[in-house]
Amino acid sequence: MIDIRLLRDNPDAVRASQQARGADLSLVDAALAADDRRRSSLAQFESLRAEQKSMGKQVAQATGEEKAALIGRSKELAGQVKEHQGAANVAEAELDELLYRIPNLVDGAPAGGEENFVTLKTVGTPRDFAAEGFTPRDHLDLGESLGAIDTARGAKVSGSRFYFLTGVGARLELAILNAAMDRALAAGFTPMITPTLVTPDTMRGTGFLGEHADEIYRLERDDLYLVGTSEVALAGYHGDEILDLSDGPRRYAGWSACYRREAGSHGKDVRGIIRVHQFHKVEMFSYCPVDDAAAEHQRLLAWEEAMLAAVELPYRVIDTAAGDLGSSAARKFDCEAWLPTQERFLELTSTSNCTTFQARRMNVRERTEGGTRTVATLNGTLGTTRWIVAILENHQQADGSVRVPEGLRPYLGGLEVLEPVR
RNA sequence: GGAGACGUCGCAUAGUCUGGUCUAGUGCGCCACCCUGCUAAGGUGGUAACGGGGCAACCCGUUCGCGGGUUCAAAUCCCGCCGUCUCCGCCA
Repeated sequence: MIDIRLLRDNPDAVRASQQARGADLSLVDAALAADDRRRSSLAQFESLRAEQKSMGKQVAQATGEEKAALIGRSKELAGQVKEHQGAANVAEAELDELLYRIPNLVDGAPAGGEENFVTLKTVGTPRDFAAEGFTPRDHLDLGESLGAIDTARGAKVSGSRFYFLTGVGARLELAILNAAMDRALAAGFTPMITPTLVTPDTMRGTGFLGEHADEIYRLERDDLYLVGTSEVALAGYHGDEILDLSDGPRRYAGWSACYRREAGSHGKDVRGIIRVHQFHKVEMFSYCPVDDAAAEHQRLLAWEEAMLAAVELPYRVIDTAAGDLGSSAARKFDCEAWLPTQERFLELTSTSNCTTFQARRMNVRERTEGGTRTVATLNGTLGTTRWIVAILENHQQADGSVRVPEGLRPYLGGLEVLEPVR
């Protein structure tokens, strides 16, 4: 949720942001009008209520006929109070509904849609397989011959876009996630294993029930949602709390299963485990003073890049365009690894600065000398199941084996090469 | 799944039976000042959040788990929900 005071004081900034995102401009004026209605109806209610309260005190002290007369007058007043209270509540609900639909203010992201991203840097060089004298195999091909990935049985058991990680595949995923957890711990993050089912309030508060509602699994019987990322639980973790951030940001590394319906992605990335309904992820999450948020964003990006370096992948960093940001994000950087068989980059990490947008909805504040203020929240990926795809493809060898990058060897019992089993 | 107890402004608790002076008391903690030649102890005052108004001092409103209801008036009475604890049942 954006700050209503910002909307009042500087509606043009909100308009400019809506413009950059290609979002609805009329929401701005609608919300301003609703705010006016809310304030005037609230003022009416409050003055009537003040009168009612003072009369209540007189009633309490009066006796006999005088009391009866006062009660008579109070009754009339009570009716009016109720009426205006109702009006104020309606006005407030209308404002909330409008504010909920306005996404976060864009901060520094390039204008335009998905294709208008800016490449900030490219790191490493993709291998030249032609020069090496063989044609690279894709991750599923490799995964099957290594006995690491079984999508056929995944589909048999659970349907399309499900898979089993088997043998060395399961070990490889654990290695990636454990390496991510260890690196986060070393950087001062608090490791967390989070709930993956959350209440509607939590899901709404984190901003995932807006335009992405179709992406989310819901358990109707229990009125719970399956999270698409531990960000949801971690953002809810300090909900309705006032934090002390004087010693710096609170950083959490969440480990969880993630569930995505992939409703709008029919026909996209159908082969292998690039785009699946369930995977695992280690996610960094930071509660941070708002003036430190941009710097914290850079720190999260740096931790992501260090993890990519540890698994020795060539990648680029992109600055996502405004129209491609989630509703909570003011700015987003993705790290995309090179995928040799598709000759394109594949998103492996994504870090968003949500400024105060998410924290305002979740009501997370910090104590400062001047009182309380809403904190900023940021998140970023440190490792996922999908990394297996890039690791297998980039480190494959002519004989069908896959070299284990040094950063993962300690997590695979020193294993240096994954050998085909068939 | 069943029964019971409980949920109060950082923490602990009073207040609920018997509705009104609750503008929510007290202790602890915290902050400021005073006193004390150091320390310990003591004294005085202050100390919830949110919203609206005001240059400001300040004023008004909301919030006693959440949502309804009764009433002129609800922390207090009634209903529903959520959570915690205890016991029972069931499952691992």
